[in-house]
Amino acid sequence: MQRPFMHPSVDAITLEGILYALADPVRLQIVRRIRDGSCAMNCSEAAPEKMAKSTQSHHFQVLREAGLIRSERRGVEVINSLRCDEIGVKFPGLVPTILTAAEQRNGSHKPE
Amino acid sequence: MQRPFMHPSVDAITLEGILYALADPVRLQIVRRIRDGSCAMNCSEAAPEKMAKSTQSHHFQVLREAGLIRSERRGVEVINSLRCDEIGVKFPGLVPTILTAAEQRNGSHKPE
DNA sequence: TCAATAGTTCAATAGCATCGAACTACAATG
DNA sequence: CATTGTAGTTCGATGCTATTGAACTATTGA
Repeated sequence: MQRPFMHPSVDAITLEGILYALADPVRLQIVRRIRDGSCAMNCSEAAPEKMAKSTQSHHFQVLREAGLIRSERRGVEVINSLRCDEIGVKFPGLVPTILTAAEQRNGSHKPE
Repeated sequence: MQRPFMHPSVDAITLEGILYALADPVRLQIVRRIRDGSCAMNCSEAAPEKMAKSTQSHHFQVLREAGLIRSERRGVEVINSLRCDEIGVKFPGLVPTILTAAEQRNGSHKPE
């Protein structure tokens, strides 16, 4: 059916939703990758490789519905960008603090 | 069997564990209550009333294993206190930022 | 010792996550 | 315009986790 993407308004974004979305290691990694990328990123780029596409799609849906990312169709692909600024209005420092903490964990995620 | 409580060392505390634990509204509320209480708090005090005791027990176990709370038997009850300071060493500002954001959400306690 | 209180453990069920398969939508080429 | 390829979505099934009531342990007080 390919319905258009639903993005919550800033008002509709909840702390529970954000924490729930970022509590999953895969989704946290996706957000980190989008943040680290120089520009908006398509789904396959941002998600782990070995994962089923349907699972990817599900994770992006959760991130979208939590208000963490904005997804837009750009031709054949979907590009995703963070909504950090918008979230920052409602929850100051929340996402940056979490992402900074994520860096602490693995030392900035150096591949080897 | 009533085995002794297991608390992870600060090193063993992970961001995923913290986010996972706090992603649940019930557990977030428990942590907020303990934080807001003047002193350490027993389980029944900190948890929602209508909840089954087994579920309470489970939630406290998750919080404990995430490293968010410290539980100690004090007579017939178990008192719980936050490990904010210890967590702050590894993840500076993380828990305070989340709890502050939780206040934003409902205006601390205004229903409408 | 008996009853009450505070939590824990266990087994069963209910709800969510993951996956493969089939599908849609767009782009590029013949 | 049909064909092929690419990027995601949707769906149905299965497998893991959350919640619960019931039975249990441990401590306190009468």
